[in-house]
Amino acid sequence: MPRIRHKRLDCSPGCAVEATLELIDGKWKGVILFHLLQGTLRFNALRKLLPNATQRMLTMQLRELEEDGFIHREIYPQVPPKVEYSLTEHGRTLEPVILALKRWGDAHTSFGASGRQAEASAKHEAEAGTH
Amino acid sequence: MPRIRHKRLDCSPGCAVEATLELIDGKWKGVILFHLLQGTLRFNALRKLLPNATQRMLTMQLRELEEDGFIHREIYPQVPPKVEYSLTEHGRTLEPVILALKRWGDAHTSFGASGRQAEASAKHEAEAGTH
DNA sequence: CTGTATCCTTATAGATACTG
DNA sequence: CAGTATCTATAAGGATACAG
Repeated sequence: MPRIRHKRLDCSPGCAVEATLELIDGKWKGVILFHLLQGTLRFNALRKLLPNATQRMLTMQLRELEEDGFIHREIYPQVPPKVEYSLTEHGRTLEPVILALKRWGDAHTSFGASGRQAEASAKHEAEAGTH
Repeated sequence: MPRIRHKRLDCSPGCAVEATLELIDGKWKGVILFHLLQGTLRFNALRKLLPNATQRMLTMQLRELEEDGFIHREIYPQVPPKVEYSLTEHGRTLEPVILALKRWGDAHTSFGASGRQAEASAKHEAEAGTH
């Protein structure tokens, strides 16, 4: 088994928290999911949204998300190739989780609405319903 | 050991998601926070709640949470020693996040609270630890 | 009881080059 | 365009022993 991403978890109550965390853990999964929440994206589009992620990392994270059933990978047999990533229904169930993370980050970290990126984030805020 | 736990993040919108994720990332932080949400706990009590975490790991995770201002460490100068961990106000702001994670885990993984198991996502659990 | 100190293994991540 | 393939570096996590 090439991928043993799911570590052993003891199952005291609260284990569900860790189980969820494991699934969206990984350096870029959170951001990827967040962006896909707003619509289908091509590989290169994601690369632009995550300039610090290497191709390799992006691919790996996408594959893991795909394995976990969160995203769908649509391959168009064309030249040049075109691959689109979108959330599955299962992936959409993560929406409240992602939004909770986003809201907290906005409110309590420097990555929130206090900086230059505030404008770009604002539109997501609107549909999220700030509360 | 300089704490370089916070990796560089690019700041496309959605970075806030990752920023939050980084803070509660770590193998046991989620569970620790969840348990502390319900009240103050001593070191040994936490050990019992996280039987698979080693002392070392538990200590490390607690120290990181303390550094990030999420938990308070109250040391009673006694013999034998007694140390109590509790959430700070800042830590309590994470409550909606933790609860979102918990709820999702309950609904979509087999780690849900005792008595109710998710039906559809039992596929991942083959590897997740029979005990 | 509540930790530290070592030592070791595995996971994660990055750089770079190459390909259908 | 959308990936693989190597290779390497570092970080995370674990086992075990020891200590105030």
